[in-house]
Amino acid sequence: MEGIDNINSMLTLEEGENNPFSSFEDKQLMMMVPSLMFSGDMGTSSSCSPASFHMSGQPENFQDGGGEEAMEMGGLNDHNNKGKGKRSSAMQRIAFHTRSDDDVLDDGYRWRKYGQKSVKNNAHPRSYYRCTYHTCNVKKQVQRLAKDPKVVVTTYEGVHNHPCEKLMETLSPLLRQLQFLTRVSDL
DNA sequence: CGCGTTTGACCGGCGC
DNA sequence: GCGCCGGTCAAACGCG
Repeated sequence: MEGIDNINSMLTLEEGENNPFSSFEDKQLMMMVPSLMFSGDMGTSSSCSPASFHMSGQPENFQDGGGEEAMEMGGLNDHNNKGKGKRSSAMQRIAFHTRSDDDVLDDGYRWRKYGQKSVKNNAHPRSYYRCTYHTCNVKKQVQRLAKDPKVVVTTYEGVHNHPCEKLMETLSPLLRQLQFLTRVSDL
């Protein structure tokens, strides 16, 4: 198995009419998505769940770079967990594409790089990062697609157990607007 | 000096 | 058993 396996969710963030985030900058996107994985006050509410995003496709599409938009909401596949056997079934993994010249985008959290490996069939290396917060063992991998080096694939593994001030600053006005729009649409 | 990055070594799983 | 591969470790290094 090569590439990124055992993905619970796959988000593709591209410009385009179907992308609800198309009006945001990459950096805003990168700060929004991890927030959905935060297990604190907001991360587990249904209105903020990744499932609420409109996406489609299959995870295989992004492994070879063939698919431009893909997302899987298949939940946790234990039998598909053949990687190292160390991966807990409760481990949430979310991968998504962004188009950017920067390998590492600012997602609001502090990360420490702990490894970099060259990937088979890919000229670009894969980087491994860990959240620097003491009790938080969230990891992420960053790599570029072999077929489209403009596309950065970021895979988050685990759930942050702490808030991020920088993130909240950016998110709060957006959340307020979301809540307002939700109320309006309910009327 | 503290913190983050770099990079080669190491380890475990898997296929042959 | 052996080699490949992905993931992690940790010492050395760089930078503010």
